[in-house]
Amino acid sequence: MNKLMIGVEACEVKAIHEEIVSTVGKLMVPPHQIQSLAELYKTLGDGTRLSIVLALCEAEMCVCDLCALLSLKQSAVSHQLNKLRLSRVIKNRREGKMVFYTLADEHIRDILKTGMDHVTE
Amino acid sequence: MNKLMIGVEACEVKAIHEEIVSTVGKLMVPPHQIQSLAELYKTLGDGTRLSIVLALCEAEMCVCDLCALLSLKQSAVSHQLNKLRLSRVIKNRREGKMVFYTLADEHIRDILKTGMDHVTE
DNA sequence: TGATCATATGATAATATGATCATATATTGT
DNA sequence: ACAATATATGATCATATTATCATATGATCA
Repeated sequence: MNKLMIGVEACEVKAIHEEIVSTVGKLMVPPHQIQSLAELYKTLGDGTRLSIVLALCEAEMCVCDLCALLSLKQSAVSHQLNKLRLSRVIKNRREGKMVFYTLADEHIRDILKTGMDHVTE
Repeated sequence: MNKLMIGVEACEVKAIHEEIVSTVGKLMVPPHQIQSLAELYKTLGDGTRLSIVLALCEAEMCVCDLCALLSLKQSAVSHQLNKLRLSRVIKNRREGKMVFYTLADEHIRDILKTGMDHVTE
């Protein structure tokens, strides 16, 4: 899926603008990068996860802080934290019984800001 | 879902850091904005749709150009174009039998660039 | 008007996802 | 070692999503 097969007749309809298709094909981002980016967006594309990440933009928090802040069950929060961590959006640090979460890096903040600017335009 | 109910005891675990929870609660983006942003990310969080959008970053294209470029069936492309259009990521313009698609606005390009920078870091 | 091309859309089936429940793991203090 | 607390995780169910097929719509031209 998402492979670029320029010149291959893959569509039942003939491409009308072969030059554009060819040019764009050469300019296109490689498929594995597209997939990585899609996975980042998919991770952020859920209200619960995005709320967590936006909260962590403001401060480092432990799991139960997030539960209280977002009115979510501990299990739900942990599951989503795990997904966010696997996608390298957040990272964690254990301190005694508690585990504290923060943004993985400052890039995440830029990404969210750009998106938020668009939404609140 | 995703409502911020600060101070409400919604989690079976007691929040340890009440001050942080309270402060972050006040700083948090309002829920409807979180939801809008999550929907934008969800829309971009699919390989097929993201490929389409990245292609349209390079040039205006008609449906069958996209079919050829991405090796996808016309129906699949049309369905995803429709979702992208409903999310205001792209817009279209009819010219005779063909329908040409472009990015809805320049903001989209910024959003993609920020995300791509992170992925290709 | 009928034929053809380009695109859109409804229905369906396979897969993915998220919340919840129950339970497991890890840490601390007694 | 045991109890208590904080967090993680496996299983399950309900819902959402995607690609595909079949068909419909819209536009052009003979």
